[in-house]
Amino acid sequence: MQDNIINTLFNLFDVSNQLDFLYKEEFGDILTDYTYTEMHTIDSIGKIENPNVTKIALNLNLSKAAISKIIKKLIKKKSIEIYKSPDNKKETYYKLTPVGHEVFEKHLKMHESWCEKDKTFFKKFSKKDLEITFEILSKYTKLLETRLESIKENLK
Amino acid sequence: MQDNIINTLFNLFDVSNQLDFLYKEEFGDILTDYTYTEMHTIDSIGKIENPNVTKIALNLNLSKAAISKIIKKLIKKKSIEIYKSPDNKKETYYKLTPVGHEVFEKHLKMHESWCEKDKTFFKKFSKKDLEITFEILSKYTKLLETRLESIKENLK
DNA sequence: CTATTTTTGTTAACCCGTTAACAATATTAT
DNA sequence: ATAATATTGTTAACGGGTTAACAAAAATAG
Repeated sequence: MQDNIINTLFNLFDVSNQLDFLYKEEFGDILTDYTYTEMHTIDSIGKIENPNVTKIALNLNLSKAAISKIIKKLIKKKSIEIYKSPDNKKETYYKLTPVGHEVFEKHLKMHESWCEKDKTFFKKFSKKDLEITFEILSKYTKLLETRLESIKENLK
Repeated sequence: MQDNIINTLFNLFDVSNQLDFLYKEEFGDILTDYTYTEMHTIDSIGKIENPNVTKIALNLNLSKAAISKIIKKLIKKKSIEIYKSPDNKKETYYKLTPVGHEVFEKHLKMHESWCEKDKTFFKKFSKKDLEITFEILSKYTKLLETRLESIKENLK
């Protein structure tokens, strides 16, 4: 039974990964103009408090160099704009323009619609069974997180 | 409860994805010489019957162009070599050299060791609870697979 | 307060993947 | 048998990410 679960999880990871990269196709209209990462950068800027390159990079698990370039493109597309703090001349923050906000909202709605579909699916199962699954999955996630941390630690 | 599961799954996907890219660090020795995809190409060549560029690309969800280039590198590194079928002048097949085989085996063992760790973890739960989790997860995977297929279908 | 160290964000050079165009061979239809 | 079509694998041009080196500003130490 352990094997079954492990195999299912592998499959699940694989499928979810493939879906992730096809996300774009479901978007239609808006998304034609934004790449996967541009979209997520907009998402981060909409969600983070006083977002700067460093925070966004951390949030998206990308390098600062990558974000730096994407930021430039998004400014050119007028979906975000710069603002500065009076008491810090080093850091640069970004906020969504009305255009950016529109994209942000549509992206959010898309995600919500996905979640709704998933929710409907999970409603088919009993509360008790869901709780059991939840417990196992969250503990497993913690195991992986620990493993990840220890690997990262070793890299230093 | 649906929300809890969905969130946990998101986390799980995220963590597993990060782990995937750090895999290399656990390898030490051998892996220093092989990139992530080179490794997986070796794995495919070891597992597929009469592997050619097309089959490998399909197996790894990569373009034929990508595989074509990786193949060249692996030949240069002497971990794989070409062989031809007498009744097909178009297709080119690849097989592992002794060096390649060694890499293949070590990679396999690494995966097995990961699986062992996971297995130990899952042994902590009751058979019944694992079965419940398995059922929910495999059905959810099927849902995502269906979604994936329909998106791919629309792309044509 | 000044010197040192750390943090921030940009750039250049590079790597690894993509799509598109293609030549060569195989397959299919007529 | 031949013509039309499909498949295989290579290449060029490009995109989107990486690391490394850097200047400018901020934080810290003495």
